[in-house]
Amino acid sequence: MRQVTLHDVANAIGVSAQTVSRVINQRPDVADATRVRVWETIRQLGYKPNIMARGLVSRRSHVLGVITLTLNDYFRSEVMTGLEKDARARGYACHLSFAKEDADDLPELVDSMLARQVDAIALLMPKRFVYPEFHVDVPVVSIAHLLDHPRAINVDVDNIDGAYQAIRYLLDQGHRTIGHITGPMDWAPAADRVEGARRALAEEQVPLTLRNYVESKDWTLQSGYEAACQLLEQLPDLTAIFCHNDWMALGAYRALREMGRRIPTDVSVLGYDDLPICQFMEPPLSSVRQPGEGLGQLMAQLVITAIDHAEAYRQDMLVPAELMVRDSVIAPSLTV
Amino acid sequence: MRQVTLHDVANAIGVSAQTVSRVINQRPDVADATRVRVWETIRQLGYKPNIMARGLVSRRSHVLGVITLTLNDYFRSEVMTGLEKDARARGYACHLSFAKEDADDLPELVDSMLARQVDAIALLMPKRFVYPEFHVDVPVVSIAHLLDHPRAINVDVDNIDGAYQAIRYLLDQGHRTIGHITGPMDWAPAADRVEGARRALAEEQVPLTLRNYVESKDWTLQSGYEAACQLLEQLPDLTAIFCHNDWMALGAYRALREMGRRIPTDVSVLGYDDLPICQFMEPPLSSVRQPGEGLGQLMAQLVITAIDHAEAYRQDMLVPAELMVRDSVIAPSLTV
DNA sequence: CTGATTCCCGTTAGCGTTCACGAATACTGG
DNA sequence: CCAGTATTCGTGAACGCTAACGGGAATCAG
Repeated sequence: MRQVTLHDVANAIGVSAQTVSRVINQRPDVADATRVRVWETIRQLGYKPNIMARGLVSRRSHVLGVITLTLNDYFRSEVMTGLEKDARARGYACHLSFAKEDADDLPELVDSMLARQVDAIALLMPKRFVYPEFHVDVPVVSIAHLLDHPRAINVDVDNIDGAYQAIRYLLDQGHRTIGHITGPMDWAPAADRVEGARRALAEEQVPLTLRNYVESKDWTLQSGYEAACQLLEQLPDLTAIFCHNDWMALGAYRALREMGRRIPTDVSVLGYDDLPICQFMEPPLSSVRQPGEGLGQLMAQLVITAIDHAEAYRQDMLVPAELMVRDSVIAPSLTV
Repeated sequence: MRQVTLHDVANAIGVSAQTVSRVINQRPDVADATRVRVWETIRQLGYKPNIMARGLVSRRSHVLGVITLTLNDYFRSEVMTGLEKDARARGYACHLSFAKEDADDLPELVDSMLARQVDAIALLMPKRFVYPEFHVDVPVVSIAHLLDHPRAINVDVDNIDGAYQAIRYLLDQGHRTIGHITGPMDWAPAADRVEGARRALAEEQVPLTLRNYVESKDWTLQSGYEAACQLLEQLPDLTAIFCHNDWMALGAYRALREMGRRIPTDVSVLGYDDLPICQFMEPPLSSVRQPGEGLGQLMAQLVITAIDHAEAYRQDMLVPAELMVRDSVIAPSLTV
């Protein structure tokens, strides 16, 4: 059961392989009559071009290497979806590899991808990991920053703007005493979100002290709960809490309930990530949505374009976040 | 910046390309002295074998095609992780493609993978989707059943056994009036879990009526909540609820709390999937764990083995689920 | 010392495709 | 009717690698 080759098609209608190749690649210099006959037999014989052979000569594998730490999180999984769909639409397939948790196998992953002749690489790694100096001559797209690589493209969701929108919304509702539950500050998104919040608050000259912040030790529900408890202690008169992700907001919900504070009547809560669970929370959680699929599509688009427009297609891009308003935020009651 | 080839290495030390090839492929018929010199220069020149060229002649791409609907669910994302890691350990890379929601582009996805010369295909699709008759001569591994393909391998977590374990546990704790919140019954896992539960109950001759069951319309928290409300109405004296997934268990928690029933004092709850959130629930939810990574590894192992042991390596396998005991189940109080 | 065996290694060809070149035919214009 | 231009197609060669074969040197047996 050998696979059908170009020559098989060619022989079947007494024409050269080159002609068949031309037909497939939509070259103009083929007579219409021939073109039709070729397509006909291609269909009949069920011919499929051998991508490896094609890649060997064209030096293009039409494969995109994707490296991630995990897909077990909503955002990255959405990014991956957008990335793959857009890449496929452009004729590219995705090689997926998972890095180890400490990401120290990243260099060998990249190496193995290069040996497989990937045309480009997409990195879905948290910024915390120090990237090796890639000695690669393929374009690389990465979420959240990358070093000095001349063909690196950096994209991200605009965390500063996302947090700015969130706080701006709270301010517009009339909140002035706002508690912040931040992610671990060695994560870039956490730092950016703090900065975005600061800018919004500065606009209204709202004073800002350390008492307004609690840094969680990880991004989990539990650490959100603990942070919220601490926050309620150090800033008891707060009217709103901004959480750096939805899991921690869930933890804050729990803490507030335990303290007998009603949401949103007594305290408004705002989350980040817009997980599916938001709409099932009580009350449904308002949250900042990160357009994961859109970001993935952008990554694919940029990096695939960079393949052919070789040198120095360097480009950094931010996509905006979007505030999803539900029922967890209202104007603060005057009695507080 | 042409890539370093076999010939470059060969020329560098005045030996033939074939010899270098032999060294790389660990053939025995090379003098030790030569072998050392070759490795030396390979390292110096940074030579990496070109997988496409190699694949062209060996007719092996060492690529595994993976098709899924989404990775945005805990189980599948775990499976994918195990699959990829095991595949990579065996020298295989993974091509990932997402099918459309109705999966009607599955045939073209498969076609495009075959054109890319994948050596095998792994399907992570829900059983509900009718698979096309694959006319492929590569082995296919699929979660939950596949047609008559002679080289198909079917694997799954043993849902019958998982549910059996769950109910057996409830029975052992003394529960006799158990409510079931099932997934939509056109999903195979839901049907299997019902069957597993039936078997356990039959062992104790516990009578079983339609009143014990509520079928949710989807697998979400909300539908779990609604199902729980209905269940409490039609089976008010229940002492335990078995939910076909953890999200629905979360919904059940909410319903129970609203009804003023304490967990687990008044009603015990048992979930399925063992999501990370289980341990953060109040009380932490006991749940049936599906070994996703293990299943993924098994898939990779089976299907890659099938590549070389060509025809009729047909094999169907179930991996056992595991009950994770936390605090949401206790013996029923005697007063009920 | 001769023939057989073993150990190394090079040569040739081919995997399925595309590129660069050029040749044959048909179509122009004068 | 002929040179000149399109149009259409075929012929090597090459991409980087491995399979198959064969040949020379070294080793061994008799």
